[in-house]
Amino acid sequence: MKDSKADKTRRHIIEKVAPVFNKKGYAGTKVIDLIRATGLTKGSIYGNFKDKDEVALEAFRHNYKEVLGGTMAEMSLKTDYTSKLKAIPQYYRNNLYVLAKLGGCPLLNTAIDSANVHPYLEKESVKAFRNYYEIIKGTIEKGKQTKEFYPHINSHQYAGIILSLIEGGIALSKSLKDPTFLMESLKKIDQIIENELKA
Amino acid sequence: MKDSKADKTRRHIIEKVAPVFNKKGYAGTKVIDLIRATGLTKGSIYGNFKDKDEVALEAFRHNYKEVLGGTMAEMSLKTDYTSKLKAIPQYYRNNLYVLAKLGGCPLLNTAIDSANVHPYLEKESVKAFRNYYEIIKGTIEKGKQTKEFYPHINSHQYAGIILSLIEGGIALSKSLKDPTFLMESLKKIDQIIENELKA
DNA sequence: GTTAAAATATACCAAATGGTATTTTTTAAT
DNA sequence: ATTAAAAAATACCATTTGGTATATTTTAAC
Repeated sequence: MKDSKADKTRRHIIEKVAPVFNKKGYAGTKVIDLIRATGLTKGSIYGNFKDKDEVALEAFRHNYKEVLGGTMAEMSLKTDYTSKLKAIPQYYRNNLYVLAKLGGCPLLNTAIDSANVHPYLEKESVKAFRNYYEIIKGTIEKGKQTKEFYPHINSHQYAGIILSLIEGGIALSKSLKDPTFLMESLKKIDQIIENELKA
Repeated sequence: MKDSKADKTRRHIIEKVAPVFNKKGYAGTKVIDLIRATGLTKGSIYGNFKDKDEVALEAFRHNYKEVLGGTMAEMSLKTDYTSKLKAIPQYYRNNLYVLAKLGGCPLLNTAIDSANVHPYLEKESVKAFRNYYEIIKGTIEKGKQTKEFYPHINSHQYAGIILSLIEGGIALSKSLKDPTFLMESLKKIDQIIENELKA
């Protein structure tokens, strides 16, 4: 693994800048914000990245990896599909500070912030959203195959409801500055898994 | 009711510009977008509004009124609180085109787009969000008083879950271009009202 | 129909923004 | 320690942006 000075700087820039893009959005984040967040100069940033777009794109991928990676890590510790599915709300409960640090869910924030403003970033956020949805849906499907979940369960429907509760809960908690909204949404997800999916 | 030329123009500007702000966000909407959307000139727009901020603020209020007004109208047609509560998902089912035209829910979009970018607009969106939450919570509370709903029901919790499902569902449907996500979220809300709230 | 006020359009401007060219400093191979 | 390459800082620049001053047109009161 090569790790030149430039590699370190790129990483430093992305790490410092990722929460800024998540909070202010693509259009709302100015080059001066990147300078302030990194402590570097314009020349250094533009020496390591082609343009603002490239920084924004990599910042989004960084944020997305943090959330998806964390969730997947939690899921992979479990063997049965009920536990894997419950690991999703559990990840959010254990990582409220990650969301706070980032300024909300990067999936939702980027989907909304980049829409009609930055086509490529928008596409990337849709891809990420779809990916997350497929993981949840796939987990439900596998649980049906192992007879853990009822065979009649509509995995598309339930994956959507779980994702809606997560994203809606995060947004509501952030906006109204009350973490209980997210907590209650997560509790509801557990309840749905336990009472509606489990055979 | 006075209705001078200027009043008409102000209304024309707000109507044309409201969906643009909702789609592109505050930072992403440039004065040139306002000119294009209205067909007017910069001078005319600035003759009727102090600055971009004032336009954005009124545009948000306009969008918010459309959604809240529509929901309240649907609710006021009902007498019992079960029906009033069910009128909320019903409003969204009947008005998918409104959301499509606006480019997503103005509550959620503005909460996310204005956060850390435009403090006053952000405050306004929080106020609106809280207002909407209070209406749902209040309706559940009243239903408890009339014994329609179980007395032990936590109205804060259920109002949050309902709002999360709506906002999450809208966001998911918009991003993944699949209206069934919202539809399933709305169906779930009906189910929750019927199976968990009704005494 | 005339005219003063109101509304709108045109022409202009300073600041902010994203980006580049150039100079300086740092790194690391010899 | 020297030095060439790499990285970073500085200085610069064109465009975009939000906004204003002024000119023109439209409105509506008489």
